[in-house]
Amino acid sequence: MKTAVWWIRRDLRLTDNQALTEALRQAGTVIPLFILDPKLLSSDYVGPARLAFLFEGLRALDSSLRERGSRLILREGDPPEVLTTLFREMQVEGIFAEEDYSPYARQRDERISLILPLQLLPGATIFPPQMLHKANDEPYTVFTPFSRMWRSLPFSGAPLPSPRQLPSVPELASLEIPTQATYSTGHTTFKAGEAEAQKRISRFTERNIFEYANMRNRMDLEGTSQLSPYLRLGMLSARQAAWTARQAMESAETSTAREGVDSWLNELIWREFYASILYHFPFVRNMAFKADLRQIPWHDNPVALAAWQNGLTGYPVVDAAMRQLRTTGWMHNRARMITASFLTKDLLIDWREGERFFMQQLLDGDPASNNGGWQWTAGTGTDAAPYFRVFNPILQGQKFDPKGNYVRNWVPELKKVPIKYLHAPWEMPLEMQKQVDCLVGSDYPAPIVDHAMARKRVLLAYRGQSLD
DNA sequence: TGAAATGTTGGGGCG
DNA sequence: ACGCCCCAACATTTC
Repeated sequence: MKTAVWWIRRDLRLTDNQALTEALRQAGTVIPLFILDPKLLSSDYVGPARLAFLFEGLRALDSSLRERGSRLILREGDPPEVLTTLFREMQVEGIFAEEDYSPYARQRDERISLILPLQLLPGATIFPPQMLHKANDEPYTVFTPFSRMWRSLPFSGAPLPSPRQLPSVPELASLEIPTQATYSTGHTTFKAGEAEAQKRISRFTERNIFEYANMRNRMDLEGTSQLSPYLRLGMLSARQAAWTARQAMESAETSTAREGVDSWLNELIWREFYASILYHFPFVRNMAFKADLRQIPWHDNPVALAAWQNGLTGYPVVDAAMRQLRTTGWMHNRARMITASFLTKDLLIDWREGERFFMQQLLDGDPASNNGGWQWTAGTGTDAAPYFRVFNPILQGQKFDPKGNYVRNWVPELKKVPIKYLHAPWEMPLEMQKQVDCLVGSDYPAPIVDHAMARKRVLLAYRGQSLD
């Protein structure tokens, strides 16, 4: 094959890229192409933060390509049309791309396969979702057996190295990579690109991975890898992540260390589990997986929804988390569960509202994982938390932000509130509220809902009853 | 990857 | 010394 296209979608990396490798193996000239798809860019499930992260990632990728003698071609339009045009412009014989398992991508790729030679390669997950099924050929719907099967499969091996040289790209029109007002505010900055991803995974596996089992739930510490944005756009391959975990496992000396590595690997498996769920049950995008939980009487409450989105619910942990999300494009996993529980169970607002908002805000917003997480918390999902599992935002704060550093960092109004009252500031005596410059109701909101009442209300609602 | 309600146990205070 | 009560601490059940 003389000329091929490496169609980049969510694999913005040169390291361990099976699509790129295959293109290089089969063709002498490889054109790295990214298509700005207006349908995706203007989707209700995309926001400026992730777009900025994508554009920054494309810039990083372009400069890596240029260092190796290649360059990125950027075009805009409906992918089949863009590709057809390119095929008219020059003699292209094949398209190589990493398979994307989301419903929109599958439909798009099927259409293209009918008219153009598109070859899809694995990489978005370690094991393609078609590969993992029960003995009776049905897909798994429970995590534990899925993970057992996943772990029993032979691992495909070490990540592929990044190519040192790439063939030059012929004269072709290309758009400028858009610039976009970014999400960054100087707090946590997620620098886009695979170099940063590599840096982060090395740093994480030096130490924190071995303490991950204990640290991962602490919102006030940097105990997690914070690699999700990089996995989302493929600036890091899932295979390299799992491979690194495996290497770390070999060097782990204590059982605590091994547990740490293992629980991190488990999170990667959750990611693959939800990819598989969305692949086999695409209807979960629109409705509850569990048929008996499709009739919950959700409240239409724009005021409460806005308070939740803006971090003004009066529950410090919830507000800290939502502000972290809006400021950095990322939220701690424990905080995701707490805020999701609060929206669905305390406010009785449809999980789909939260799902959409998270997709708009998160750098790592992924249709499969995000949907899986929301349905898990709402109790409507495949292997979900039972409906009666309602998080108490005060207790969660006390357990997972015991010193209050997380709350104080994101909710400065509460800076001077002593830890005893930090997670329930409305219980402060008025004298103290004055002393610490935090009048509940003016400096910081009073709780928009009473948790004890809300808990009773949601239990009844899920059982098809009503409080009144 | 919950939390509240309810049940059980056992030490200590007290008459 | 003994029984009774209280209640913290822990365990179990329930949602």
